[in-house]
Amino acid sequence: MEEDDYTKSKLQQTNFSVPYYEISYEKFFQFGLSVDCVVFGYHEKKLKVLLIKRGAAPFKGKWALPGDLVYPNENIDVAAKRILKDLTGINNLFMEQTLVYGQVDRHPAGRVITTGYYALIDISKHDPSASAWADGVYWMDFDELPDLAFDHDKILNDAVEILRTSVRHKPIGFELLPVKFALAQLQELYEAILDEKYDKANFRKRIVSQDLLIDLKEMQKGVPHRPARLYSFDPEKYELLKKKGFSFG
Amino acid sequence: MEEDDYTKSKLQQTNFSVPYYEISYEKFFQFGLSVDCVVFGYHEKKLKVLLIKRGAAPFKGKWALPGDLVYPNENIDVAAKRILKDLTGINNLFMEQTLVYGQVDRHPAGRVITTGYYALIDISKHDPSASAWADGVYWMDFDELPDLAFDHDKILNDAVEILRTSVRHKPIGFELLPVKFALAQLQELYEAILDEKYDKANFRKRIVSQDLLIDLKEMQKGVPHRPARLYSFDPEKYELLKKKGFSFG
DNA sequence: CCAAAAGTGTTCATTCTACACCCATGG
DNA sequence: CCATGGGTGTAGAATGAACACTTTTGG
Repeated sequence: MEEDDYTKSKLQQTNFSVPYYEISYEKFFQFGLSVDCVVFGYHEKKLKVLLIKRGAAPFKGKWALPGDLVYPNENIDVAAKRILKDLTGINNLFMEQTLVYGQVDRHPAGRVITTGYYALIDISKHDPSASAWADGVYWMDFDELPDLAFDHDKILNDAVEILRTSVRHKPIGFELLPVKFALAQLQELYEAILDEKYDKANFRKRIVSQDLLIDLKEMQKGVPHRPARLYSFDPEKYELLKKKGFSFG
Repeated sequence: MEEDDYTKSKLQQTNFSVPYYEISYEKFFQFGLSVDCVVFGYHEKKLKVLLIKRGAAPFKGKWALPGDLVYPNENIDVAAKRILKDLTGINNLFMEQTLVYGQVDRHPAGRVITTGYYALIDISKHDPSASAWADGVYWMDFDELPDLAFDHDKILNDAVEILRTSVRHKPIGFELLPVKFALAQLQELYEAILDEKYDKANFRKRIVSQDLLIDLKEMQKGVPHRPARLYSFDPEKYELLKKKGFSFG
């Protein structure tokens, strides 16, 4: 409805008699909008999250999710990409919206509602060492997370849940793994995200039956054991399964 | 980050030198926030959606989703419940957030970002005839929907997708069916929502194996065929499966 | 030859699917 | 006794879990 008769009558009840557009601006256009990003990374068999250490009040010195206010003439998803770009230098990250958080008292500076996003990064693709990242930004192990500022604990928890549901029902990994990877690596990724253990043989059968991977006919080199066959994702099949979905686990 | 060093430096780049909190209010607190609800109903084997006919500009005369602006001191979910209450008279509807829509130009009156919700109603529980509902509110068949105002087409489509995923992975129906119902009714509901056909015997086995229903030892009356056994949901099991999830279809 | 991880095959149990069949009621 | 929808049983296929086994590399 937004501003039809119904809203109008509401407004009249509250004794405004000036034209509708002005009313809206005075009374309703007082919200701040921000974006908070839960950036998942994967490195050395561990699921990681990108956190920042706050350098200013409120919550100075506390850990928090990277985020920023959205500019009045900026689309939300553009703001999300901007934040990630500034933070990591990477331009086209996979990102998806999670939920909106709009409790009246969630932000001490006023009525700021925030949109959660989650993103996935293959850390090894982009220099995992601190120097390449913005100041005060750190990768934290997912199972050793500190308390976070604001309602960021909740935002993070919701994002993990959504990531896990997502992993079970559509292909993911493209964004977290190197272009060429071994099946064991894919298995380790699933195990890290879902916090489960799978049988090697059965895992392989499940994945292969999705017909999602391309056998690159290449082998690992220099490993002190039988080298693994390398695969990459079939982009067409990947997109198809993203739409149609599948079931894993 | 929201307003730490990072944001601060951004602000300084744009030549603000007043204290941070003031800057925020002047420059950033200009957003309007609204809620738009996709209310699904189920009646006579058909999935329905509640739509309103807009009585004022913009988009006067066009169909739209019910929605309203959020008050500056009102929580978003409270606003959503308020809208549904005013519209339907029902107080505690099942509602869940879908996504946020924040394109700069999505609303002609200014920068209004909107939060999508979907809700489920058993129409027969609440007088499906027009009179009981607010003026200009109508149930429309899901497969005969008109074009909608704003970006409401997209909001509605996203909501259906989310509803469908939801139905496949947790129990739903409690909210759409009468307290006592026959298995065939539950099957028809699933078929309406997912737009599929299921084998009667197999559908029953799937549902019964979830151990979700209570056999009321009651029968339909006055039907011109063998009367069906009536069931209701086991609330405990229902809540459990909502958390743990299951897989259907 | 050994350790370590890659990769495969088989068995058994469980679940899914299709379809045929019987049952209770009103007219 | 018939039409209508309720309700059940079963055979065969497909899938999944567990686990043992073979293969290939470096040291």
